[in-house]
Amino acid sequence: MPELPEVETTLRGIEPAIAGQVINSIRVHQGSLRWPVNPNLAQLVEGQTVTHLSRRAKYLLMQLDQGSMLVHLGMSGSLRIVQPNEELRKHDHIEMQMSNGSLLRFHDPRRFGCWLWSEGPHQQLAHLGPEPLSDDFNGQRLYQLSRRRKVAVKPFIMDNKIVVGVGNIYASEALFRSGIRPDRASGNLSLRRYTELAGHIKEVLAAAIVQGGTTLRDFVNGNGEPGYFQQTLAVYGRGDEPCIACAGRLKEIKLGQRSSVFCPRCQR
DNA sequence: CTTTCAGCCTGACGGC
DNA sequence: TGCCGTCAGGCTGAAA
Repeated sequence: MPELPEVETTLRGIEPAIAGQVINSIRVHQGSLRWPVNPNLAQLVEGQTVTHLSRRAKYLLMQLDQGSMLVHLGMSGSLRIVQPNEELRKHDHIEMQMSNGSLLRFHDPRRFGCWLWSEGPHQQLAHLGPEPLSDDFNGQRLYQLSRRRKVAVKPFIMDNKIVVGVGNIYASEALFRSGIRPDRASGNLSLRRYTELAGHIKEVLAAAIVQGGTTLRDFVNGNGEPGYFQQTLAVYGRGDEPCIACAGRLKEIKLGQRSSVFCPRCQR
């Protein structure tokens, strides 16, 4: 499942083949994604140059001469540069042929992703909180925005208005590293603890981005899902297993419809 | 305003 | 072996 580090890795991976190139053609095989793909996408963007690629939250933004395309990988999406003769796989929904011969394919079995075109700003980006790795995101912000709120701390840090790009995996891991129970009321945590938490969120995301290169290589080699996190995850997906710190049994609960694993002894 | 929750979708997995 | 039910998960928009 693509989290922010995978999106960042994807961006770095496809950028050399895409940036500065003219879009020769776009073919949409399945336009029924999270939001319908614009039926006129091809005629709207063909002939335009991709001037710049960037990331905002878990969105990938391709800047063109007259607008931009916003891509989200959802739960199961991927973007990769393929050989021109490579066979179309099931769930390859969109392909984009560039003037340098590069072929980009968007693959997404669950179709939670999107590929949107807009001449102006994208609605999806309008009300997003700061990037987790920027200085605008810190313990101070978490502390101030949480006062008098009773939502649990885990859904709080996964709220895109508070900070973007913190998915279930990294929220769980950062809370473990910070020794904070995921079901603690966000409004009761001290500035000191939020400073700790913000630091750990940055830490786990930055570490995953560094390892993202491994993810991409594995992916290109056709090995499927990345292996890096299974070795580094302390709590995510480990309900009922022993805590790596105290050997106590990890507990799994639901918070905001998402499974949340934590150590009742290490996290308070 | 805050909070909760259904729904989108397919593949993986467990039980029988 | 295969069928069926359940689950996973980001994000939005509606309901409470």
